[in-house]
Amino acid sequence: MDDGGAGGEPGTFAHDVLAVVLRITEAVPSVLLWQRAREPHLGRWALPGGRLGADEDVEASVRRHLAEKVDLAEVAHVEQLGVFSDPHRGPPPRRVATAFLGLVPTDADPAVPDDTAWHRVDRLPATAFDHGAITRDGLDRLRAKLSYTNIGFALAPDAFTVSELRDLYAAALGHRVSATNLQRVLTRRGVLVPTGATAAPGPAGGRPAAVFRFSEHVLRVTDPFAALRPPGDTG
Amino acid sequence: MDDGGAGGEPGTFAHDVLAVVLRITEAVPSVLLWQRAREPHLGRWALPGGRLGADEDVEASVRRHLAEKVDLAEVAHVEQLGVFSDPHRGPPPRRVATAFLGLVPTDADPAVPDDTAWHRVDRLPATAFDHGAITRDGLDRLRAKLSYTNIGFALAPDAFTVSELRDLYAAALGHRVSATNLQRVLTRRGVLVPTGATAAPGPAGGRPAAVFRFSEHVLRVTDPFAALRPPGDTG
DNA sequence: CCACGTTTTCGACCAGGAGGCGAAAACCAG
DNA sequence: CTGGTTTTCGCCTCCTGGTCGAAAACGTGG
Repeated sequence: MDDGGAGGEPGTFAHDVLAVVLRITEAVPSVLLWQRAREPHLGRWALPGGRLGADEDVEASVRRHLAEKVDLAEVAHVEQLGVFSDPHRGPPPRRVATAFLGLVPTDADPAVPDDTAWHRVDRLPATAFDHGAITRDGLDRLRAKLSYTNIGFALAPDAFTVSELRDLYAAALGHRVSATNLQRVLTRRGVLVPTGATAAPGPAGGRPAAVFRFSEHVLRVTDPFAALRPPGDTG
Repeated sequence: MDDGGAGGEPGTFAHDVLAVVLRITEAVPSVLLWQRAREPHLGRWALPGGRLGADEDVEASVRRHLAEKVDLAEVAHVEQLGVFSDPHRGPPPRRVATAFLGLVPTDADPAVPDDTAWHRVDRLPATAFDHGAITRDGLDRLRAKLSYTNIGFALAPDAFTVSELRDLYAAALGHRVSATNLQRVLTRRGVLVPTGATAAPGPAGGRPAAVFRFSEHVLRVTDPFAALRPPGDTG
């Protein structure tokens, strides 16, 4: 079996880390992209990332590279998506990439370099390599986790009303969400707690909304999944 | 930042693929391990795998390496677990590994090389590198997916009774499972279908059990997860 | 200051999913 | 035919989540 490949010893490959950084803007998810200034794929938009360093694991590496594009303090959550290793996912030399999902709250608007911008996921520009597909993977992961974890904390401000949170969830999921149900589900799971404060009504009046916050700001799988629990464990 | 590292160009690393191959034996999960005959970690037990090749993606690679240890036709399911990249996960030179989960049905008993054997996960021998932790990750993944996917097809024989399937699930999950509930849940989801046949009673007599099979032999997430469905989608 | 529109909140209702239990069914052995 | 054994099935209950509508709590305009 040919182990050669351009540049490098047999069985070794350039390893990149990439981040799908998502944020809800204008009632729709957006992803952080930067425009390539060199070949290959000059002018196309790519995910933030870079080479894995010698003394870091992939998560440390993606945080280091991300810090060059945004203030890391604004990124509320990071998790691994998976490995993308198709030999033809880009022009030679071959590259293997570990992709991550990153989330930024709506109230944060981190400064970004000139070559970098947020792009609505429903109107992606021409993307480099397989970064379009990786972005879709990241969005799918976010949508799945919204319903069985407390991952909303990474999209929402510290304090918010139920209506605001509903709009956030609706934007991320891509369909309408009932405020009644959202509040009940999240409260019953203990991920949503009232602060006691109330928000001022809008210009048209209306009852003042209660202000909530997430009880935890680290990811927690609230549902030990549905079926086949141990006996005596009544949900 | 030092990009050197032993042997290799800056930013390139040896990339391995590894497989946590699980199979239910004697009412407990076992993992396929082989005993290292060379340093480092001579004599310790390691997961099957090897170097990523130049013309294959990681999944093709893990299947190729796995074929050296077991008949691939016996492996009913393969999926990616994630990347393990701690710089100190093993002695230098540094290696990055993509781990997979593989499942073998109980009725298959593939021939394995002399250096290879099944080991109960509750009595693991001294493992090489971080392979013990990776094995635990694989088992966790299996347990989670048993409750919200049809992944049982990869552990069970083609045909089986509900009692046999209950024992299989109980072994994999590590706790008792109700046959009544198991049959109801899986049937309602449409993953379990009766063949019409019945199995002969055991030596002590008893009502003959109906024989079932899985309706599909590819992974399917049966539960579009619990909460926050689109309106009108009544579960 | 009172009627009206607006927004939020809360309770009630309903369906579906899942765990628990016991009776009935279907077999074997003596 | 009686007793032991195993499987199967129906019934009950709890919990979760979707839906709806009434009530609460505001502004505004007459």
